[in-house]
Amino acid sequence: MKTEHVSSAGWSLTPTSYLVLGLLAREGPSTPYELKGHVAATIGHFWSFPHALLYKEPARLATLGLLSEKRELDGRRRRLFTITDNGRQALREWLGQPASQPTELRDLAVLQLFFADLEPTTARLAIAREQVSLHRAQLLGYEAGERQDARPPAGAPGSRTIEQWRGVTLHMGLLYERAAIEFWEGVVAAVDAEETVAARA
Amino acid sequence: MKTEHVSSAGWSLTPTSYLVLGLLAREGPSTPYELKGHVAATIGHFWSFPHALLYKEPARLATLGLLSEKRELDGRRRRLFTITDNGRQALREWLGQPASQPTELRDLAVLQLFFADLEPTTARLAIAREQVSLHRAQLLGYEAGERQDARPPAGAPGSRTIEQWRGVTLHMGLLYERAAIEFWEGVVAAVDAEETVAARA
DNA sequence: GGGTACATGTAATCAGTTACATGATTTA
DNA sequence: TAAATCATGTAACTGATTACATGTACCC
Repeated sequence: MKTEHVSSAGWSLTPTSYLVLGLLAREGPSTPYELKGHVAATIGHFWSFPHALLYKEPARLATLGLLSEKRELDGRRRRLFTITDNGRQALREWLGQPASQPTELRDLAVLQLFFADLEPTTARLAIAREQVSLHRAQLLGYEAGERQDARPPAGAPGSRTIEQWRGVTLHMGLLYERAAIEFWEGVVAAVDAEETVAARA
Repeated sequence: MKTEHVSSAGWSLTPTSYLVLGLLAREGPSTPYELKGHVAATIGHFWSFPHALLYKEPARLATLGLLSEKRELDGRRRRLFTITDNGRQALREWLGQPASQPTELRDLAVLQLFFADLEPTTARLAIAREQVSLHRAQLLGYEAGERQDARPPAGAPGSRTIEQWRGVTLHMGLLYERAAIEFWEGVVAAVDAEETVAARA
C-alpha cells in the first residue's frame, strides 16, 4: 500500500504525519501524551497508533518546520508542539487531494478465510462466526457511546470540540462495524448454503 | 496492529508467511514468480504483496524448516519451494485459531474524513464521493469477473482449483466493496443531512 | 513512605517498501 | 537482431512495532 504523499518541497509525509498535523490543527498545541489521549478517544478505536509514534513523529515534523516545539525546563520536561503555518498548509494540501487508491483490506481473518478450505468446513465457520461476534461487540460499544453523547449543537462547521468529534468518530466506527457484520454474516450464509448443496448431492 | 503469531518452537510468522504457506499448501510446489501470479489472481485484489516479499519470505521460511527449496542449476535458476510437514502443521495451527483481534480500518480516506472539518464541507463530500466512485468501479470489476466464472461443480470441499478460488476471492471482494459503498454513501448522506440542518437554522 | 498508576521518553529490531539491476524469452 | 516484455532476484532504506527504562504524582 503506497500511502506517502510527497510535497513540492521534497519531503514526504505518512499517515501518521497527517494524524499529528490534524490533531494539532484541531486541538491546538499539545504534548505527545495529549495526542495519545485524543487518538485513544477517537480514531484509535479502529486505527491504533502506538504511543512511541506520537513521541517520535512530532519531533520529525518539527525538523521539517511543520511544527514548533517548546519544552518545559522543570518537572516532566514536557514537549509542547504547535502547528506552524507551513504545517497547516501541508495539511490543507493533503485534504484537498482526496485519497484515490482503493482501500486495502489487510485483514488477518480474511486471509484465514481464504485458506480455510484446507481445513474442515467447521474452521471456516469458526472464523466467520468469531468475526461476527467481535464486530457485534464493537458495534454495541459504539452504539452505547453514541447514546451517551450529547446532541451536538448545530453551530458553525469547524467549531467542533473533541467531545463532539467523539460522536462523529463513533458514528464512523458504527457504519464500518455494520458493514463488517454484513460481510461476515454473508460468509456464514455462503458456507451454510454450500453445505446444503453438498448435503443434497 | 499486532498480527504476528508465535509458535511453540519460538519463531514468529507474519501474515505474509501464512500467505506463502497457504498458497504452497494449496497449489503445490511453486516458484516465487508463480506465487506472484497466484496472489495477483486472487487475494492481491484487495491486499497487495510486492513481489520482493514473495522472493524473500520463502527463503526465510525455508531456513525455519517450513519449506524445502530446490534450485535449478541452468537457465533461470528458478527456486522451487515446497511446503514441508512442519509447514503444514504451522498453517493448520494458525487456521485452528481464528483471528481474534478486531480488524483495523487503516484507511487513508477515513483519516482524511476525520480531519475534513478543518476544510469547507465540500472537501468532505469530495472525499466521500471519490471513495464511492472508486469502490463502485471495483465492484463492477468483481461483478464482471463473477459472471465470467464457470459455476463451480459441487465437488468435495478441499478439491478446489485456483480457477474456482478466483471465484471465491471475487465474491469476497464483492461483499467488501458493497459494504464500503454503503459506508461511504452513509457519509455522503450524513453530510447532506448536516447541511440541511445548518441551512434550516 | 511505599505502592501504584500515570506519564515520558529512548533504543533496538524488523517487516515491508522502493529502487536497482540483470538475465531470459518472445516477437516484429 | 533489436526491442520489448517476461522473469528473477538483491540491496538499501525506513516507518512501525516492541521492549526497555525511568521519572512524577497521587493515594493509602
